[in-house]
Amino acid sequence: MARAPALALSPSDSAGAGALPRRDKREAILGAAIKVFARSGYHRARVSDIAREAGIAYGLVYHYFKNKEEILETIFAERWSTFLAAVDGVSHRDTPAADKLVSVAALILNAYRLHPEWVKVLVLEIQRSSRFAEPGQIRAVSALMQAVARILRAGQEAGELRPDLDPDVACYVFIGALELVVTSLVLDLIRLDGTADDAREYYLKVARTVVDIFLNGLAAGGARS
Amino acid sequence: MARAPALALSPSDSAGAGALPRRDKREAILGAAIKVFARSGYHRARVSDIAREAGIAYGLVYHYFKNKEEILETIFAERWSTFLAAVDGVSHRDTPAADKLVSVAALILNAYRLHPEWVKVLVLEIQRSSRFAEPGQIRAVSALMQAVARILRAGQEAGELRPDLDPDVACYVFIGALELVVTSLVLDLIRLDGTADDAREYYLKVARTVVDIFLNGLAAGGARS
Amino acid sequence: MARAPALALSPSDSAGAGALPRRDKREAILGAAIKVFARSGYHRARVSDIAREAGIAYGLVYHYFKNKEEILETIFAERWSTFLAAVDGVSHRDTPAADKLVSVAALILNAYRLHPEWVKVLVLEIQRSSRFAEPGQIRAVSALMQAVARILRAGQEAGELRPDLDPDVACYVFIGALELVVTSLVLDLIRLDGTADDAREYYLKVARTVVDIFLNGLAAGGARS
Amino acid sequence: MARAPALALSPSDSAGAGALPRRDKREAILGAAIKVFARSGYHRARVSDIAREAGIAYGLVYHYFKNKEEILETIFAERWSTFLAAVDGVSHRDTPAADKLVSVAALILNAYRLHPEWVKVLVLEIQRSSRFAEPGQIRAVSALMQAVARILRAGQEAGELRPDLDPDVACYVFIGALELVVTSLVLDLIRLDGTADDAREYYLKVARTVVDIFLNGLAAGGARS
DNA sequence: CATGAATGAGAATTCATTCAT
DNA sequence: GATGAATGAATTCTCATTCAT
Repeated sequence: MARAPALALSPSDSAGAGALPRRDKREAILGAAIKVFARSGYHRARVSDIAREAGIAYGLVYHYFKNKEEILETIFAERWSTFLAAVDGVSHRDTPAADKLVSVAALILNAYRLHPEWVKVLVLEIQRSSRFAEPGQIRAVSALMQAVARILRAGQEAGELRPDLDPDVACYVFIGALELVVTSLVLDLIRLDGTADDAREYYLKVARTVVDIFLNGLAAGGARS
Repeated sequence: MARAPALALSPSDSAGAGALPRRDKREAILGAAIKVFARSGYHRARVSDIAREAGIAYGLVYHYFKNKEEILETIFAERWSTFLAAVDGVSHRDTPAADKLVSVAALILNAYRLHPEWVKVLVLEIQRSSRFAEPGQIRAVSALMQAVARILRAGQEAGELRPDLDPDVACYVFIGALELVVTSLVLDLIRLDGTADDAREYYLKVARTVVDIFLNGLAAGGARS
Repeated sequence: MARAPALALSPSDSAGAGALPRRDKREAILGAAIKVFARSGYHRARVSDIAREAGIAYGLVYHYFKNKEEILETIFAERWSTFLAAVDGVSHRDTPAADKLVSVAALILNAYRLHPEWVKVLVLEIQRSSRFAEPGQIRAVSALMQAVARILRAGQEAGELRPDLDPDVACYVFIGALELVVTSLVLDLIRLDGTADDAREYYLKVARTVVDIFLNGLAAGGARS
Repeated sequence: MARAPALALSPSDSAGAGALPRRDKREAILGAAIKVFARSGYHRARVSDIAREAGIAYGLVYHYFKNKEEILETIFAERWSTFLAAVDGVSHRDTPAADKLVSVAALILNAYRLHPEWVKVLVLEIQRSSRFAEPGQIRAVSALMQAVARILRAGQEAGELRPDLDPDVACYVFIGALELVVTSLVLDLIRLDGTADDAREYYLKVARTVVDIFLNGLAAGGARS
């Protein structure tokens, strides 16, 4: 269900030792940037910090990226599209809407579990980058919404979901709920009791809770799943 | 259905013409800062921008505020506490949980309708600022969560809400859903059909939709409110 | 004849001691820039050099000028227009063409005698600044040419000068001759014998020589002035 | 009337296609450098621009030249000496001074007609570069002046030219006049009437005009050649 | 209180030059 | 000879903050 591998940053997630084989140097910079952005925030992060983190020279960053902002944009473009592809894949499955929603929730939560720094940058920095207001970014975020909306619509058509609620609004409710949960995790606001000693189990549980609320509501008499 | 008055920024929301009566100049700075922060983001905003927007001299800002950051903190502290008081008031009412939740949702959405710039700063800058990780900020945000959690707990105790879901998680779902909806409004991602020509009506409808999903869920057979 | 005062840079030609009264600070920067540009050339000159030479803080330069290039442009615009006005004045006099040409030559040579650094910057830096190719600059240089051409045309109409030569070409010959002489002085290529112990006398003699050649030619049987 | 051949840049004036036969790669770099220097100016020109223009790899430039400056110096040294040899040849002819001067003027103007980029670099970059102040450069430029002065002196001795004017000053007048005409052509300030549809004719006419003024002067009653 | 000139640390960016392959 | 990745010193420009008036 959790398709996390699709998000794996593969090797060179951070500065590797020894000479890196060409193209990996670029990845090293991106990985280092994610780390530094996650640690200090985009604006406070210095290009020199990124270079040091990547174990390369100052100016080399500018061989691979036009400027600091392009690094952020690249992180967004490359990682987000990977993530989006995973969500999209889920949305096209032929399973009950409930299952698909749990998958999406797990995808989001697992992304955080496995790559918390990436999610932190995505959540805290990219969204409010000046570029976020740009068509490209908006479209990228919209794509996620539409994937979820597609799931909801299919569920409505299958008679699994209430037909009276606009999927284009409801998807925001679903993603918004997950997002704040993730943000809270990012910011350490939620630190649930350690009953779930296995992290994977724990995040899955959270995913199910969110979906449960989303599907069945909080009103008494609910919980009909 | 407590509303905007609680959030009223009083006069001098922006640069006023003519001499301002003492203390109002401080408000002018805050109002200008909100505008500028909303427009450019905290880091990109220059103190001189704020001064120009407020129609005052460069250095005067430093008579009223220690530094740029204190302006943001003040915005947060003063406006947020006002807002929080309103939510707190709702949470202590003696009405059904559903009503209280609608009120909170309306409070949030109306805050956006009436003071979009303030909400934008709150959503995009303050909440995600690095300072969010500071005890004070965390406590402040937690206070909102706790107010909502209190509503949920009361609803559970009154038998109105399912008792099997942790209010401390569910509150994130509720606020998160609202937050992304507001963010989408901020970023113009949602632009609902103009059937509701009255903005107040429109936002109330959105508030009800969110609460509806939150209470009754999306699963078919729901909508029992 | 020599109208040099029109080119006087007035006080604050260089860094003055003590606090400068507002507007003079700007002049101090321009004066310092001329010195530094003359000494090191535009590209080699650092903004910090200019600031130090002007006796002010680094960043203050950017209060008065957008960037380094604007300093050069300002030097050109302000000083050149002053110079141009002087030449223009000469061109409108009601005297024989020969006298006017001597005046112009003296104007150019005296500008160098009195403000060698300014002339050096004009000659060595501005002319090949990227902006030189811009309409404004071209027009500015053209204005000088036209002023000289006007003198020549008037001389032709008065029967003082040969009518068969295009003034619009001849003016380049006249100015070009003077320019290389000045350049040679700038670069110390010409270091005439010290027979003329008075510099003013000396430059006047050079001016007369150039005009003599220009009017009477080098061919034997000439020198009919 | 010695002309362009003396200045011919031989083959490989620019980037050639395919592999260049050894030594020609050096020429390719020089040719490319001339183009780039003419386009952007020495300081703004990047070594990478030159390499790209020459169609070779970045670092290869450093196999052929110690550094960027050496490229400029080489351009100057090689091309200028070629040019100087041509002028020198003219100066040693046994013809009337007037003819020799026309030849020199034609040499200069034709150099521009056939190799405008080279002349542009010479006029705008080298001659006014700080290196111009170096002994080597000064001697090189002086050599041109001396060649012209030699022509003038010979003319005086032959009774063709006025004996009362110092050849060492007059030569600056002659070259200066030509230089500004060329500069004006470089900068498109002069765009003579298209009556002379043949460029060669046109430039020859300009050369004759300059020499005419130089020899016979502008004063009425002149034009006795 | 007001003003805005002055300061200077800080960060981004450029690009000539080197060097391993 | 080629290549172009790697280096890092040098410089410009920004802008929060201070301070004299």
